[in-house]
Amino acid sequence: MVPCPTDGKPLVALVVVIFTVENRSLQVLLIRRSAPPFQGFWALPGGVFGGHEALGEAATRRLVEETGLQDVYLEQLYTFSELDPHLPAVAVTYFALVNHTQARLQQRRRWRPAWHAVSSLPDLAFNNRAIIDYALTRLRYKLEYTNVAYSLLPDTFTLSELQRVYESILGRSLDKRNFRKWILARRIVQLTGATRSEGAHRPARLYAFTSREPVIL
Amino acid sequence: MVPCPTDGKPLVALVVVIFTVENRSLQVLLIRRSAPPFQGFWALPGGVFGGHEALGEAATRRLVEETGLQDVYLEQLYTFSELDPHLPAVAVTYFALVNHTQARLQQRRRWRPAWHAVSSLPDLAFNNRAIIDYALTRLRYKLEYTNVAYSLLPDTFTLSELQRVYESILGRSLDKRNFRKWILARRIVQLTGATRSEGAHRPARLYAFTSREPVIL
DNA sequence: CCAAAAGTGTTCGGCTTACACCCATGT
DNA sequence: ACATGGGTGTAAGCCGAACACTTTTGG
Repeated sequence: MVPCPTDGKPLVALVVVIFTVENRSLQVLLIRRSAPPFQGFWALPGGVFGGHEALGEAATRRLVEETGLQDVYLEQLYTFSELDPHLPAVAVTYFALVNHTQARLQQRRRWRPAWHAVSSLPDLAFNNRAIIDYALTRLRYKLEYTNVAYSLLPDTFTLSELQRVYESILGRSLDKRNFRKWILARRIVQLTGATRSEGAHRPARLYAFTSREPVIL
Repeated sequence: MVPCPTDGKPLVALVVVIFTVENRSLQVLLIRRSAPPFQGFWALPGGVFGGHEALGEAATRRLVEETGLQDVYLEQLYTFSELDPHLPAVAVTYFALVNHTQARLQQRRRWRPAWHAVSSLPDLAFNNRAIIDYALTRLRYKLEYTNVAYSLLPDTFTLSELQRVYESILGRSLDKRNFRKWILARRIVQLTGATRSEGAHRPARLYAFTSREPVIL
C-alpha cells in the first residue's frame, strides 16, 4: 500500500462485526476482499468514513446495506490503529446482533457475504480476527447484565430457544432450571400466553422481551 | 486500492481525560484553549493524531507531556463524531488515572493546565463535558471489578486513604468494615508491615497494591 | 484524660449453584 | 406405550449490607 503523500491525515475506516446465532452456532458476517491489500481474504464489512455524519449512522447504513435490517442492536466497540505499517489509518469498530431469519444478505457481489461460525474462522484480513475476539468478549459480558439478546431472536420464542442462544455465545451449557429462574427474575422476558407445538412432545410457552430497546439491568 | 483523496478525510483528534483524587475530591486536568473554536474555554488536553504510531502511544505521549508521568493507567474510552457541524472530525478519547503528588503540570504556557473538581466544572469546549461524564461512568464501574485505583495512590497508603479514593470517585460514603473486608477478600492490596503515625491517634498500617499492572478480578 | 482516627465481628437476607423427576404431546 | 423436549422446587453455601464499640496514640 502506498502512503498518501499529499496530506498527513490518517484514513478513518469503519468496521462492523455482525453476529447472529443460527442452529446453536454463533456466526459472524464476512465478505471477500476484491482489492489489495489482503485481496481474496475474508474480512469484516466496512468502509471509509467521510466524517460528515455520525459514526453510528455510518455503521447503521453499512449494517442495513449488508443485512437489510434496521432497529438492531449496534454498539461501538473499540478504535484500532496500526492496521498496516505503511498506511496511516484508524479503524473504528462496531458490533451488531441480528436475527438470521430476518437478515437478507447481499446477493449481487462477486463474493457474496456469508455467515461463518466464530468457532472455525478462516484467515482474515488485517487484524479482523482480533476485532472479532474483542467483540465476542464484550458480547459475553453484555449478555450477563443487559437484554441485548433481544436483537438475536424473533418477537416470540421459547425459553429453550433463548437458552440455546445464551449457550452458543457463552460457549458452555447452562442449567435449565437456573437459567429460567435467572432470566425471569430479571424481568428480561415475559409470557405472551401463546404456545407452540413443535413435535412429539409438550408444546412450549412463548415469551417476548419486555423491552426491545437496550436495557442495563 | 484504497483511494487517496487530498481532502474528504476527517480529522482524527486525540483527547485525554486525566483524573486524579486530591483531598477527597475527584479532579480532571483542563487546559485553556488559545485558538478558535472555543478560544478561551477550558478543554481537555489533546491534539491531532497523525496516524504513524499507535493511538495508545500518542495518548501516552500527551499524558507524559502534561504530567511528567509514565506507567500510569491509561485506557481507551470511546470515539466521538460530529464534534462541530462544519468540521469533519472524530475524537478518539482516552482516560488516565494519576497520583497528583507525583504529577508535574506544565508551567510554561500562557494558560497553565490546572486540576478542576469534577463536581464543579466550568463550561467546556466541544463535547468535553460529555466525555468527562462518560469517563466517570466507566471509571466507577471499573473500580468495582479491577485494581485500577493503584494508579491514583502512592506505593504505600493506609486503608482509610484508599477508602477515601473510592468514596471520592463513587460519590458516596462506604462502610469502613465492609470496605476493608471487600478489598482484602479480593487480594487487591496487602500489608507491608510498616505503619505511619500521623497525629493524636493510633498509627495506621500501611498497605501496597498486590499488582501495579491492571488486573480484572 | 481527652480527642481523634484506626481497627475489628456478627447477623440477616438474597442470590447462585447443584441436582432429578413429572408433563404433554405425536407417532 | 414410548420417545421427546417442556416444565418445575429445594437445600446449601456464599456474598453483600447493616450496624457500634475498643484500641492506640499525641497533646
